Amino acid sequence: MLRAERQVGWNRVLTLSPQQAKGFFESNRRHIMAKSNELPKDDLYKLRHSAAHVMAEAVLELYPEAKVAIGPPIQEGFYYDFDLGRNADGTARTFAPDDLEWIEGRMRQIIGGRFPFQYREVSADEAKALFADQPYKIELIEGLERGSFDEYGNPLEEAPVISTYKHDTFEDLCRGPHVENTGKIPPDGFKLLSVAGAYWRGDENRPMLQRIYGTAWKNKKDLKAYLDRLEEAKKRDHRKVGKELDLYSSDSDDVGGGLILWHPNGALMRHLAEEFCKDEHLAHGYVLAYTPHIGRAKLWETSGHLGFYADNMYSPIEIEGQEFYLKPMNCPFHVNIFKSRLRSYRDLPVRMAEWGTVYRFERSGVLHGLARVRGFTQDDAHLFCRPDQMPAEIDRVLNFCLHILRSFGFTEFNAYLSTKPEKSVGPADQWQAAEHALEEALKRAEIPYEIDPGGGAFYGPKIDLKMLDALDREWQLSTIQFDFNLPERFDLHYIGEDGQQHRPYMIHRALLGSMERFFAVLIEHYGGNFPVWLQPQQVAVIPITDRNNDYAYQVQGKLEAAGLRVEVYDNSDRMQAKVRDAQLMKIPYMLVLGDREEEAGMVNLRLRTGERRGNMTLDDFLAMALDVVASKALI
RNA sequence: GCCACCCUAGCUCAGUCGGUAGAGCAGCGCAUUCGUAAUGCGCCGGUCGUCGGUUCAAAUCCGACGGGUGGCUCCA
Repeated sequence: MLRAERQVGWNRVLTLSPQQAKGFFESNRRHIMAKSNELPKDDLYKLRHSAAHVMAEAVLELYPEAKVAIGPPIQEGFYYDFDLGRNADGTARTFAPDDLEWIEGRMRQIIGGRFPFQYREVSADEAKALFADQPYKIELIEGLERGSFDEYGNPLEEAPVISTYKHDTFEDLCRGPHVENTGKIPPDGFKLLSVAGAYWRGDENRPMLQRIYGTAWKNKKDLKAYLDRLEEAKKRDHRKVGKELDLYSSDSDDVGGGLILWHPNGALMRHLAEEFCKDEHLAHGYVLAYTPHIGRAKLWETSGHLGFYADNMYSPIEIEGQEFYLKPMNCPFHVNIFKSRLRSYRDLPVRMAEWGTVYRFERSGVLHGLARVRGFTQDDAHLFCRPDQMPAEIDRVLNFCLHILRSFGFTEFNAYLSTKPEKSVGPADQWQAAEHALEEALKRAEIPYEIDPGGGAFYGPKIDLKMLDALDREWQLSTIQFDFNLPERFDLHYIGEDGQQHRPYMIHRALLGSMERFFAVLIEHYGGNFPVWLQPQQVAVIPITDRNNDYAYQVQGKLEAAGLRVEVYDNSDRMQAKVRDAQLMKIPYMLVLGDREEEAGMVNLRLRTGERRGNMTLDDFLAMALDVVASKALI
């Protein structure tokens, strides 16, 4: 279903509609789920689906003229969409703030009625008569009738049976399954969470419906566990932690939405991360490039961006009568460098990397902290290689990617292999070779992956790696994308052994994706308790009284000389308060220094985990800390 | 962008029925020198997002605008 939607999308890509070309190198775009993760039709599924029906009944009592749309179970609950009709002034009616409470109460009454869910099959005509005053249902039935869609409007292989489920006064077009009766829904195991606008069939050109989200579990305990988990996730939210640890800010009023200010703490972390990555790139056969933030319109015409990516680009800047555009991607510049001289087959592969800052238009409603922004820096690189080098190059880049991710502690992610869409550019045999190389590389790296058939970009197949944030939302970080398009458009070539011109393969890749999004995921992954090597401040030296300050400075000097980042808490606060300050800033190591330590020439180590390691010599501490830093360990 | 909700001091928040602004933290000052998550006292700090309207009177009611949060994708 998703697949089919995407194919429709990609068909439009090939007509070069800008709207539909958004998948193009979308390392900063939150990706549509490519997983075919059909929810198992287990007890929870039935429970949630049934709760949705019960909710619809309650809503129809509150708003008898409401039209019902669809109400499926989802991963942790359910929702139902309603069209509540119009207000007197013609505006769309929406739920009132206390409606949810009333609906929830009414649902409990319905549950208490233990009404059986009754299944029946009907003909299309019967169904239409039954739902005569429900236009959305009629649309669904017509889809079913045509045999190509199910009750949610998704394409189907075969014409399905049209069925309904009825409980109490509410009968819904539905395939089921459901619990036997409403009494099976635990009255204290569900909760209505929020209302939201949602377009009918997800299409913004169609009416906006009112959606109520709810969550439902087998019992009160599971519900509470879920709600607690939501609370915990909020504490890890990178926007909250980013503020608490003074890592970054954005100021939509004065600076602009989706534009990030990296504060010194965050900037230091980013510097450390980039420094490490750049060194690794240089050690792994990459060359670096720096390219400008703007380029002439001509460049973006040649690259095709003005043709199919214009919707994500900002308005042109006019300079002496010529139009320049802020770059949404780095590739045309790198291609230009590749073209700047004649390349021999001996020069390949060329691996050109740049921490390139790009700007893309994102609709205001989708901006999200660091994870979805309008200006961001990709750890971008373009690989130019000979066809015979391609499989090894893919292997190499995938392994390098895993190495980088693991260096930051990421070992779990969802991998996707997206293959040739119906329409595409580039020769079929090259596609096949590229897909084969990508898949073999995944297999050799022993990464579990899912194939998204036809999910590739029109210009080439790709591997995407996606991480989860605190709320288990997927964010794409790494991407490795073939490009059969740009070498053609820019007429790239190298001189082969035979003295003839040959077209190189080109691969886009970003490993962390963008520094901004990577930090969003990094912050949530660690909840702010970063590995010591990345920690802006690694050691808090806490003298117990002013008498111990000089000793504290000595300790600081020695640790700093060894390369650790150390601060002495030499204010007049009590030691407890200093510990608390360091604790709140999630400083990994606290060295408490009182008269006892000073006399013995020791340090007393407390970890941010709360663990107290007691007295040790400064040398022992230093050796331990340096080892943790070098190994990129957590603490 | 669209729907809902929200916007009060640097931060987190309170503010009843419309009667003219509060707390904690942070900051600053003074005192305190303390053994593993908050020492005490004092001071400073607000055009209640902006603009307009209703009213004798607006943080509070209404409207527009700006900004934020969640949702609009999790469907099988």
